[in-house]
Amino acid sequence: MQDHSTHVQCSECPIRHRAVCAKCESDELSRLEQIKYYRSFQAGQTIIWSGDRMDFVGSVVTGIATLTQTMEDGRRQMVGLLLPSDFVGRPGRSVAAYDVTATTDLVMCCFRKKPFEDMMAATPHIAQRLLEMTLDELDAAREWMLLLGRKTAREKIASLISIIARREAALHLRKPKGMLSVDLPLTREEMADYLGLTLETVSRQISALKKDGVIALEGNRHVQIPDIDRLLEEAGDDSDGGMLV
Amino acid sequence: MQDHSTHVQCSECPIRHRAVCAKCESDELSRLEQIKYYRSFQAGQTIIWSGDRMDFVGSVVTGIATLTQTMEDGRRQMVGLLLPSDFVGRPGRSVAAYDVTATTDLVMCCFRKKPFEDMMAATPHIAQRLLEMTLDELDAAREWMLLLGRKTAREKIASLISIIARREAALHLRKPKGMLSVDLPLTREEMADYLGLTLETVSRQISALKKDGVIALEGNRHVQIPDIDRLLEEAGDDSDGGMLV
DNA sequence: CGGGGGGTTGATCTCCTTCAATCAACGTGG
DNA sequence: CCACGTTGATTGAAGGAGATCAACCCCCCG
Repeated sequence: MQDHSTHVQCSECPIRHRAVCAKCESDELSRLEQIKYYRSFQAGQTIIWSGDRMDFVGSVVTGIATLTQTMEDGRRQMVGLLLPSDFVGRPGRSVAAYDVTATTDLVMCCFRKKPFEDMMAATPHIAQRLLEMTLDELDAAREWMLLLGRKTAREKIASLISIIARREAALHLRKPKGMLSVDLPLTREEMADYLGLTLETVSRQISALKKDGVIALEGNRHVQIPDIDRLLEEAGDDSDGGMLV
Repeated sequence: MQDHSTHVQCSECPIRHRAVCAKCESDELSRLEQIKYYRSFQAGQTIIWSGDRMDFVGSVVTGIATLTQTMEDGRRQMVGLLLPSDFVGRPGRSVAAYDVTATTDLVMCCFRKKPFEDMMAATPHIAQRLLEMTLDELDAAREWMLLLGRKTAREKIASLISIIARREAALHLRKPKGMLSVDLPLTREEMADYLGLTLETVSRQISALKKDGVIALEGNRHVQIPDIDRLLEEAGDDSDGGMLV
């Protein structure tokens, strides 16, 4: 279920330069090292339920998690996609506002809330980085508002694929070499929850983009992108949107 | 056009206890006092265009502004509604990401970006408050994602009215006494841009809510709410959502 | 009195949802 | 090895919520 055994050195950590600890000096890092602990979750496992008491915060180290909201009648909207280095939890809040679910096997680097908040008060570098990350998330949320409010189903799918491509590229710092390709970390239903669509519409639009040669599929999850500019055009973004090129 | 003349004492400021300066001690406040300046804008005036260089940040003191994104073909989505005490601009970013527009006559308390960033580095209270405010905005944005992605037109209208009522109540700290009533600070078209609808649909749904007795109209802008619980129910929110009651 | 901005209402259309059938991949147990 | 159930995905047909196009109203102001 959970694995508290592994304990990686912060200096070896794959998300060292992007996570909430990115700005920390080595002495600050060693203090964090002392209070951190790892937790593992299986694909499909719920990490926290909305409304639950939440006594920790943490960073996604490997794997992918989602933030979702659910209405009483079951309508669901995903409000965040958490990739490695993303932060979970809110300092100063004791109750979770969203469901957090692991969509793949997941490892998180956690801190109990109280020690982390104390550390934050004493370590401006952490608060600074957290502010940066929160502002980035706010930008992403606002970009998503445009998508949800105004884009067509086809544009939504194209946007989702290009955003995943962009984030993956940013994470691995690898230049798009030859044909770009991405793994969709979500099922059709999860995509639908993210995009404010039904799973059937997601499936239809993916098929349509494939038929029109905008993407190619290899299995259900793996997408190849012969022409990234074409995809961005289909997404309806301003041409420069991605800084991927 | 712009009025740089007035200069209110921070201690007298109506947004003193909610804005980015809320946590400042009196000595910190007097340093802010020295670098602040006021700017006034007329209703309808654009404060900043997306993509423009932006060399200041600031707080809305009085009036209402909006943040909007526009696609190449003209589709518009509002991504933020700025009420008094809300913060405009992003430290560490020199180019505006959204159009900012005054929808009413507006007064802002501004700081040139560089001095403000310096001040932020030296004054944890400011960065702390800004982090709090940004996290609140992120929550609001995520609530809006649920609205845009999953709510019906009727639910969207009911949600908008209840959110404005909630924010107005929070600002004036007045208990809902007798019949609740709010002024809509937006035209039908602006509401449509906020809700991801057309102005015609907004108009129709407002009429429908009126016909069903959920709201009463007095003129086009003034809304009376005979039963706030009924409105919240129409909004599709979890019953406790507003903490207004 | 004319004109324009904001708002309402009506008729039609369309894109997406809904409901449903089918399929492919996979594991399980007889 | 094959019948069976399950899960995720695709495809089809029908219906509906909201968009689109258009007419009209109200009120203020020059």
